[in-house]
Amino acid sequence: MKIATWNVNSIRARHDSVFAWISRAEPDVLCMQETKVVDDDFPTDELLRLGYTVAMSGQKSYNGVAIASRLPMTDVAIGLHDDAGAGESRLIRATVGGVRVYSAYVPNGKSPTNPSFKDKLRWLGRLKQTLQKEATPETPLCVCGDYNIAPEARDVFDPVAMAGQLHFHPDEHRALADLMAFGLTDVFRKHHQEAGLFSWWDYRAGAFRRDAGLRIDYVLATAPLAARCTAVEIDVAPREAEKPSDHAPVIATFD
DNA sequence: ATGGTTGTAACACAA
Repeated sequence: MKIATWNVNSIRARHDSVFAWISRAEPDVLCMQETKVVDDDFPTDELLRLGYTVAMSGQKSYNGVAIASRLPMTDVAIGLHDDAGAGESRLIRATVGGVRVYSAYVPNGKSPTNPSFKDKLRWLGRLKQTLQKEATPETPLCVCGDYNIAPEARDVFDPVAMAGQLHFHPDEHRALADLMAFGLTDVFRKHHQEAGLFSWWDYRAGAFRRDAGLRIDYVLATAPLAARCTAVEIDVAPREAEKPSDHAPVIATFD
């Protein structure tokens, strides 16, 4: 089973790229973030025609997450456990082929000194609580998404310049480690050890051309699922295309 | 270079 995650940065602006990529990459499951449309504007029918079922949680203009799956999805749930249906659209999950799949869009945080930075840290703690309420470390489960955090020095283009900056701040690393202490591992690092493998490049200042990127999109899996992971790849091709998302898709393959 | 670019939206904000 191939499970992919991609921050598409507007499903409307990225419509053609996303459908071209799905047809080429043929993921069994695609978790999307930053769809930026209300549910009525999501291309549900078009995905159905390609053989995917769809679950989405959208909102106007910002955020928005979705899961498209070639296998039936059951037990779709939306939002953090304490959202009460009122939060931003940043989390959706469903069970697919016996695997609990999360599509998560972690708050950006704006800057370490901005109040929303602490919201980002708290959001990760609430995500852990949501996991604890519906799963155990023995549940075959993966949390796919845009974490807006580069975990380690090898995940950033310039660890010295990035030290203490947004996406690479000690507080973010602590919050991520605490989430992973639920019993999650970054399956990308089971298969790749080298530095300089990125999933996001800022639109500004020619970051992609300079390969000034970060690895902030990943798949965290519980042990029973991680043991079945045979490959993880970042597909840079869509980032090289015309009118790209600033993120590249990440594809994890499981036996 | 406390800049730069993109998407949504509306004359700014989020990323």
